[in-house]
Amino acid sequence: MANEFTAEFLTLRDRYIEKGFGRLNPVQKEAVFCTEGPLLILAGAGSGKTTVLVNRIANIIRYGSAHGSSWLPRAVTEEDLMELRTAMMMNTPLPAGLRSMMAKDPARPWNVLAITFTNKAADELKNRLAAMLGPTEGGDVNASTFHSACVRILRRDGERLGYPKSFTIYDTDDQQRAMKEVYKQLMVDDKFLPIKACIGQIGRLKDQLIAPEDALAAPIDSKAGLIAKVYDAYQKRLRSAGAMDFDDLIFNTVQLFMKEREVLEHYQNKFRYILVDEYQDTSVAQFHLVRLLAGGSGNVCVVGDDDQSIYRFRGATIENILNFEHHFPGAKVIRLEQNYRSTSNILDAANCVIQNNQGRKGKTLWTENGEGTKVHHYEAESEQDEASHIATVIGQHLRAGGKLRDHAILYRMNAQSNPVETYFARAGIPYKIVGGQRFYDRKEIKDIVSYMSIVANPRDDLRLRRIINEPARKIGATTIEKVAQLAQQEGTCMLDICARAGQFSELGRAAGALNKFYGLYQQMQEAATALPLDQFVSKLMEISGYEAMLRASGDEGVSRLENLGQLVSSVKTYADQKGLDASLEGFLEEVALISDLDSYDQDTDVVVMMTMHSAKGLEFDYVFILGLEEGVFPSELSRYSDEDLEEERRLCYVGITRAKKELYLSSSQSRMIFGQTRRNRPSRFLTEISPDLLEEERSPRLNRGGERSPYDRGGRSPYDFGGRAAAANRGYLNGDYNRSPAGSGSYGQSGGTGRGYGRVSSTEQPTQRRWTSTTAQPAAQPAKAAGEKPKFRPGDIVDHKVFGRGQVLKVTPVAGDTIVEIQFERVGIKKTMANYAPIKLVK
DNA sequence: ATCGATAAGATCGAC
DNA sequence: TCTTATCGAT
Repeated sequence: MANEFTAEFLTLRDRYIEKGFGRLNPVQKEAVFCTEGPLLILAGAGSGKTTVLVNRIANIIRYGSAHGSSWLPRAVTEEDLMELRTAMMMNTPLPAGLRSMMAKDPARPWNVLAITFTNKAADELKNRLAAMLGPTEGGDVNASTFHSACVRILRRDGERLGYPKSFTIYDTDDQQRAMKEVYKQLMVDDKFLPIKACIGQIGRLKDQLIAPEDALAAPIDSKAGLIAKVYDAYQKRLRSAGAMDFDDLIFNTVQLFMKEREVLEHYQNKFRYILVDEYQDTSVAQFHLVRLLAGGSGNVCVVGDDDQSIYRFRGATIENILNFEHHFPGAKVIRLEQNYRSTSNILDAANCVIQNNQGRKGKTLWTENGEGTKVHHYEAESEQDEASHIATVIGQHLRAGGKLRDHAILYRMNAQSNPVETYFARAGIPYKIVGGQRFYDRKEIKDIVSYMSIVANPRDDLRLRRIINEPARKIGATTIEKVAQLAQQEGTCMLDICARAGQFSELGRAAGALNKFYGLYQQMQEAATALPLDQFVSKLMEISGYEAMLRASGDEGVSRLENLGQLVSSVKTYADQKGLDASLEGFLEEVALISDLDSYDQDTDVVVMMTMHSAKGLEFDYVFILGLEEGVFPSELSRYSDEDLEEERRLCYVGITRAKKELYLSSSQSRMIFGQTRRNRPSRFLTEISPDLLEEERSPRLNRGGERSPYDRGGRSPYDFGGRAAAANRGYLNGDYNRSPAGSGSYGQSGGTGRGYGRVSSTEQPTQRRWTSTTAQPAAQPAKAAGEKPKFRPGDIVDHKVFGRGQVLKVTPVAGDTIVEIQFERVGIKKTMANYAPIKLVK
């Protein structure tokens, strides 16, 4: 077939294909054009791995494996050559006759399966693919998490494993409830085997594809034997409820594939190309899933960074990435080491830290970005001092034209956000906490969702127990136990017993209440078929009496009702989005698989706070990492295990590499942990960073020469509010203050975490003491100068540490304090608390 | 059945 | 310090 034009045509074709990927560096291109066979991409932080994934998928869909190959469907003619040359030169589309020569076995979008760590990452991938390939082609690529991919597979074929099509997905809360029942049943003492630990162990077993029978067969010791028994009982319980926990989703999919050849083959044929992101955080079960799926084509591409493996404690095995070449013989390895995100100072600091780890594949990131400023280290006196310093820095950036949303505050534990939150809330700095409690974890939401899941899966006794007497229906604990027992005897579910309650004399007077509950269930079923999804949910809240119950319960009920309102609107959003595909099961699935991180929206202009774990995969111009102290980060518990310590170090590496422009590390000499003030040494991670990369700053509140601060002399520190103030906060949460108009930008939406709104003390407020020296004084100085009241009046000109200069618009006294609404020169209108905000009167 | 008091425990946390 | 769970009392 070869003729005189062939060689030139092939060269030209490669060049033509490459044109579409012109922005990539040579190594990235290599990854994009390596489409066949196993491929491991070791992608350092900020090395453009998502870009590579997106471009690689685009290449597979557009050109298949044409690039670099000598494949041709027919002989090349001189005319072909001319046309290709012209198209390239003039940038015109290819003539139809040529198009078939450009693409060798291109995949259709649905032949590609891309697995990401979070839903958010999957969405980002889809969006970028849609931008590159157009909405139809891009939208048809399967991009999802392991769990949602598995749910889809199990919904289709899970019946072969004995699960109903509309199985319920149990979250950690459901798991614990189920486990409690197992403990009761087997009379296990949770002091001997804590429930959480047990759930964790069982999770690890599932991660390793060990079924209950396997665990029962070969217990290593008596404790393992007990766990095996609990595991077995737990699994039976879930099975009869028609429910799976998160680990089951993976485990059962692997089981399904191993048992049912044809199911596996179906997916092997469907997914010709498989891509897995964050491979360093996959489990053994997930590895097997990938191996099975890739078994057909062998076209599996995994992307990961062994230095960013931070979920070992949860069953992720770093060995997956270390052994990839062994698992998939003939694998090609590509390293992306050029970083496009951070300055070289930040990168060097990250390298300094991570090189102290032993077990790594080893790589050194480099960048062509400039040196940037040095990494800042601030040594604070207390966590409040730490918070105040951050506010000051953010203030400086804001005045220089920076945006709030370019700032991220990262910490080791969720609890560490508290002092910063308190400070920011009082100072009126808008922020948002990502992570922590999910919206869907709230009791009222979980209750209504339980009602919904009973409609979808009446077999689910666990969720039924949750709501059978909520609101109170005179069905007490004893009755519930009797019903459960009867269900067991009759080999049916509890709801069925409710329906036939009259037949069982042992239920006595309770039969009426149970029958009535079954009537409610029937009504709900009717509503589910008759009404659109969102109206169904509203109806459900009404006929179950849940709404009435909340309405009758005062203050807290009102805010819960508001949350339920939000639930209804998210159901509506879901229904609108999915159109005809919308279903109750589909919504429940989304609820079960969504995380708080997924709702993080980079467009709202607020400072974000999250743990370093949550920050994985994100980037920010300015990153603050708090609490770099021994015992905090690295955490106390990691101190005695080298492996745990290395994981902490990787976490530190992840944290550092989130920063694009500037990195602010801080440590505090004293910190309150679990109610006790502790003094910690600065973190070893700080000392690991070469001193010439660091710029040290000490809090002015720390006296030189190790002298004790004046507050140590027995007096109460000005920050020591005691517990009362915190307890009093609640009153505020329902006050007007939180409902600051969304447009004003004050107070970030807290993404339904229920935090984020300032915890503002409303009683016994010490009045403000005006400060004389800006730096030496703590910003939110609630000095105890009884009697003196803050005097801000509309028209006053004030200076705010963060927002700069502004004019007071409105002053509203509230219990013990005053809300001051200020029109700032640079950042618009904000509301702050007079007693705590870092403001001073200028005129 | 529901409220209030007291005791225990508290990481990191995707899906 | 703060939350959540469980127990005991009405």
